[in-house]
Amino acid sequence: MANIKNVAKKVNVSVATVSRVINNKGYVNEETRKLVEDAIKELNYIPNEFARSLFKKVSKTIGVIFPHLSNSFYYSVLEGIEEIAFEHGYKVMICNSHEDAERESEYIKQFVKYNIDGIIIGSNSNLLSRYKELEIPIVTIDRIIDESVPSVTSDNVSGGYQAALKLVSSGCKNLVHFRGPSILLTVQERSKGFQKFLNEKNLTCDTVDLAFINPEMSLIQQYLESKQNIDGVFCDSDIIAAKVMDVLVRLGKKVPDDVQVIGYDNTLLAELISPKLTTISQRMIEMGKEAIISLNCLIDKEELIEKHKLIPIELIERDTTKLI
Amino acid sequence: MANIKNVAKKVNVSVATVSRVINNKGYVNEETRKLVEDAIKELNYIPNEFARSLFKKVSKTIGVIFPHLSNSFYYSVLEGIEEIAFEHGYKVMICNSHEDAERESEYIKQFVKYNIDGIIIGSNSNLLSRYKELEIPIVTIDRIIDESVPSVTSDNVSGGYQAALKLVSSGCKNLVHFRGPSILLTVQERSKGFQKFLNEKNLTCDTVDLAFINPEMSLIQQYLESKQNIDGVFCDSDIIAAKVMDVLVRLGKKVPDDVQVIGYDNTLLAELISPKLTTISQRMIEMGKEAIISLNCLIDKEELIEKHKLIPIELIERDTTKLI
DNA sequence: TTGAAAGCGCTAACAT
DNA sequence: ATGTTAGCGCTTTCAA
Repeated sequence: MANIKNVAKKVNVSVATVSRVINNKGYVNEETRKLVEDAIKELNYIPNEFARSLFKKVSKTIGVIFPHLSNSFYYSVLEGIEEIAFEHGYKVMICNSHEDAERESEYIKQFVKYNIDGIIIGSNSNLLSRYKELEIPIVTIDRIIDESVPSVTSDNVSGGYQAALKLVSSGCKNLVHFRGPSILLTVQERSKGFQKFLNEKNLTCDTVDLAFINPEMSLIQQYLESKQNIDGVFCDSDIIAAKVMDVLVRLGKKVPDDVQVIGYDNTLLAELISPKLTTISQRMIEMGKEAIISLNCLIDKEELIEKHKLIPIELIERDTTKLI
Repeated sequence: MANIKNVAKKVNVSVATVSRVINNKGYVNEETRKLVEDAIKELNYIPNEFARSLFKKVSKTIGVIFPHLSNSFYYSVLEGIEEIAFEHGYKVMICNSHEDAERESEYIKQFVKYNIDGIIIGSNSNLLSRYKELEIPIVTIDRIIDESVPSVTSDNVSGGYQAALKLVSSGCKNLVHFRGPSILLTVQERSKGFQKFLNEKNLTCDTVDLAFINPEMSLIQQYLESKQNIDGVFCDSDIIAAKVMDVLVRLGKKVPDDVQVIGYDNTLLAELISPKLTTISQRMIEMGKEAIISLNCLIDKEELIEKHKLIPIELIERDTTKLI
């Protein structure tokens, strides 16, 4: 591997001159520049970023910590992050905390070792409160940990509200909310939005707690069997919705005639099950992009116009709800 | 940020001693060690990995380049990679080439700037042939570019073969293979395996080329309408299979009674559509793990026991095929 | 316009 | 058992 010295020697200039050329900084004679550039090409010289970073204390690398990787929310957000990161010349280190606080702080430690320029974290751990003391710029995804820590969140309250609005407007009288783990703030917010609309209309609903990805079929079945009058179901994931529809078929219910169903996430699944699923779409890629845009501002010490970005959701109407 | 000098000064020892303590290398008095360790804690000292890497020329970081991120194959492989990488103390840099060769080589360039210890690449680009000249250890996923470059691939030939075996054994007479883009080696191999079994039985089948993720519904429909006698369908993705089943329902065909269907990938989707999809499972997480295990050997200059790892597939029988 | 040299934080050979 | 020091590859100040 050629280094800056090799290049300098080849052209008979000092390393300082070569440095000026590769950084496009300071005076350097046009002819010398040409010579140096040729030598760089010939030797296939690529500056060592470690030496550079050692001096400059920036790494042009950002760290991303997510509690899961194989989850459409996170990998879509990651896709958005990577996209903009690339445009700004940042590298992305990806870490999977597996919801493990221990592991999370291990990653953070690695990050400071590597002079990471900034961190994007989607986490439900209780460590989060400690992060605001970190001197590294940080943006949280899908959660606000403190007024002072910039965030990008999806408008979950609106998601719940829109779902209720749609179901009730389409004629549903007896609603149930099959939601995600109620410890999650996002889930609480969806509930809040859902209830908010119902309150406005003096309606009530049942709530059943499930997992997003592996919801217990038996819990769904038990509930729906015991409540045969249910005619509107709001699910906190498309997966839950798919399972609900499965159960409904077995109970001899027609969707959307007897029961209307709304999912969450607008995953591929929503378009592939039949009838096609009405669902709430979170703009995940956009969330990723907004997160890295915020982070970039923080790194450049610019003022954030919007410290807490709330990304709107969108109701995607398909065939599991009735047209109004 | 405290550095090694600060620690040394605090305990009145030399930086060498501190270095010995943090690296657990060379002689150091138990008492001095205690003192140093205390100072490290007190100053919250974390060694700068850049300075270290500058010297040692290893970064404890590996680079991963995939053509897509939001694709169950790649993010599952990524999950496997990250898992083992963490265990071995490696950081993972993730890059999305978007199938763009230009971008791919830009990433490679970044990697050498950062003294990346090794690269895992899943790519269909024509650049691949150049990588074997790279001095950085490299492992390819899902593709063999050269006898000399270690790889981890899924047994696609067997995948095709097993699918044909299952369909024919279950009584199918008129088969069609809705496959992925035929430029892909993986797709060609599945075809090869599928045909191989058919040849053995003196059977033939039609082949229709589609996209994995966004297969054109109309092509599927056209084909199935024109060939009403089809009774066995092998699809190169679960998504294709889901769309096929959609079309079949509209054509009034019963699955699996009239037509049997086999998908590929064993995604979440397979269990959520009804009837539940029989599919070929690629062990993607395992592929990721095997890739990083190979890479780790290369980095440590150990001999690879198996240069080209072929990960077996598995037929997951569900309800879109008949029991034999 | 260019070069010499200090120094970023760390490791390791060598000396003590 | 510990310290001194050169050097990893680069940037940047200062001097020429």
